[in-house]
Amino acid sequence: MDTNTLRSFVRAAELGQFQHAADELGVTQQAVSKRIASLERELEVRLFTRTARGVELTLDGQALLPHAQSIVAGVERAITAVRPGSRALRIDVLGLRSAQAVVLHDYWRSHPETNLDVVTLRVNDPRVAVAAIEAGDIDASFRTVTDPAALPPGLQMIHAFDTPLELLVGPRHPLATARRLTPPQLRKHRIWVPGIAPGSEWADFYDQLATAFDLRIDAAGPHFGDEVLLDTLAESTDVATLVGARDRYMWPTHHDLRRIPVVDPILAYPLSLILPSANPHPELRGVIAHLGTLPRLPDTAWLPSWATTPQRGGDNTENARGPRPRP
Amino acid sequence: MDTNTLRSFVRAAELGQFQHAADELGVTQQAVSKRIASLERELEVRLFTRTARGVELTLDGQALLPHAQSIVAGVERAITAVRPGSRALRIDVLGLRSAQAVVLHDYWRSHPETNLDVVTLRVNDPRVAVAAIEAGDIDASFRTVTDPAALPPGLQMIHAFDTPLELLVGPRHPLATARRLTPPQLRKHRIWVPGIAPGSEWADFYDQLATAFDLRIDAAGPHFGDEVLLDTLAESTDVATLVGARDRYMWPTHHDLRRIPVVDPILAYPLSLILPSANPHPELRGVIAHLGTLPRLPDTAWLPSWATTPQRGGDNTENARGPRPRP
DNA sequence: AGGTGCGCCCAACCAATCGTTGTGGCTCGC
DNA sequence: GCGAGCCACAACGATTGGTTGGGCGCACCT
Repeated sequence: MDTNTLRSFVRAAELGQFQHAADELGVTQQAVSKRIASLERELEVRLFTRTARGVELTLDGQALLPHAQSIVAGVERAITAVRPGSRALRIDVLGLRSAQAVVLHDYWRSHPETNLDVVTLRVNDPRVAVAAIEAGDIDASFRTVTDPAALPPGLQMIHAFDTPLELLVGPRHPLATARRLTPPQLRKHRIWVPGIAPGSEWADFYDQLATAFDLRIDAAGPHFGDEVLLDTLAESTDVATLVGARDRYMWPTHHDLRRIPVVDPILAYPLSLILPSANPHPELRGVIAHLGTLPRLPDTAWLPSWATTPQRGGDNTENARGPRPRP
Repeated sequence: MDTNTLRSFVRAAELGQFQHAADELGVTQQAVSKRIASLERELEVRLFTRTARGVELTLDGQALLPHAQSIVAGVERAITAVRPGSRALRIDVLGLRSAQAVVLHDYWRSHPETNLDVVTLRVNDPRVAVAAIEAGDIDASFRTVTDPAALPPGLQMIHAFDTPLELLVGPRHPLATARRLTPPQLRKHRIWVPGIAPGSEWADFYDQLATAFDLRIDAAGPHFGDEVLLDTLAESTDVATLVGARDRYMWPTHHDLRRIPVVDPILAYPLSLILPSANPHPELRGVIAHLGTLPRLPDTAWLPSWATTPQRGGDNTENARGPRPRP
């Protein structure tokens, strides 16, 4: 089944004539006729009743039309998603279940007309993300370079939002029944955060956190996937992990895991967005505006040293204005 | 762009190897390689990075994957929508904006896994619908045969739900500011209901309604489409029409039309569902159950003589049970 | 009633595409 | 260093998809 065939079907159905559809598609009427005939052969149903004035959909054709329309529209979106020069907004996130992805999903749901693609770089290194933005492969990235001087000219990093951390524990963990926890209560408990690349901003964050509150955070070791992590937590009586409040870690009624907010102070990870200083993707502006609407944390929240708390996005979004010549 | 090509792309991306995708699709590895190459040529981007172990998605490939998956899934749905023998549930409604379609849409939204197709017979005649059900072209129809004896053996008609009528008027109509109206208040005002086929159940309904409350209902004349009707109403100082409370007649902030409920008594049109007595489509059962959850009207509501108010679906749905051998 | 226009289908031909087999290059692991 | 595994390229045959040309049926018009 060819998408051009489906397009022909859609236009023929909408216009009521093979001839007009053919004119519009730049082929002969016979070509459209053959396409429809092959479609009818493949589906083993008659899609049109042929009349003297043109064609009319059969019931089967009527049933097929919305599906075909949606497929054709999907093909259009697919093409604009990747065609160089005018492709859709493409943002790099740490993972599809991360708070960043959740926030982007929220944005997309309230702006469904946005052509937004969410990708994840295979290499978990902000420098790769920076290079990808410079190369134009992605339009922005929710990564953080802890040293602002390391940001190459032409790129900027703005504050996105802060995610409060929650403790994720299995039902047999001693803290499992707590409604809330304070950082001192976490002391002595083993906190396992696998998949953190040494030297990364996350490693730095957990380092600072462990030092500040004297916690036992084990951020080393390989990561075998969330499945393994969740399975381990569900079984364990002494291992817990930290997740962002917006992270979509839980499967529906999967393991009997509990998320327990940490307060007094709230522990938060500051998320940033890296994007080109000049001519960012035009649709980025809406995303940045959406970030500004997210609830902000109280000033008592704990943040790592490199968190640029004073400037909270607002002013920086000015740079995202203006038209953007597409290459 | 061929859907088999997209399917190859999806499977190759998910499996990480052209070879496996090829095995699964029943073609050679070279064929998959050529398909991907042609896709890359068409989109002018590289979709995979080739490694010694297989392939890995590029950023462009990552962006394309969800689109391709959705297209492939759409193709699957499209095929099951029409393939004879195992096609999706197909229900005939009077129009896509009608209360029937709205109710079906509600049902589908709460049961998105249902493969439901909504079609509209070109010929507005219950006998055609009956013939289409007997022929297996559709699985059920929201039409009414006023004489139950006219229903051929093998088919049954059950009560679906009742739609209260509302008056639809333009801003310059004398009744435009009313919050509610009673039938006597409608007397002397011209009510235009175009597109009613003479002899149809709707004609009978409006006949009975006009007689019962001494109304001026003009159900004759051709129907040039809702656009014309709405335009006429918006301009007119003396023409109104009747619409069902659930009908989706209004465009968002289109004309400045007002819907005014009619009460004391409520005027309701009883909608029925015609379906085969034996072996109806298995998915119909959920739809019928959904109909039973709709709010019922007070007993004071006015209904036409042929309304079978006493039996409200409940018992009749028993017949919808049991497995259904698909031809 | 017969003519005419319009739109679709069928047939024949040609070009392009698709899939196969065979082969070569590359990387990884032993 | 060598084999195993995987992808790309080349050549060939089969199939598909497009075009042109001709014919049929229906509606409308004179």
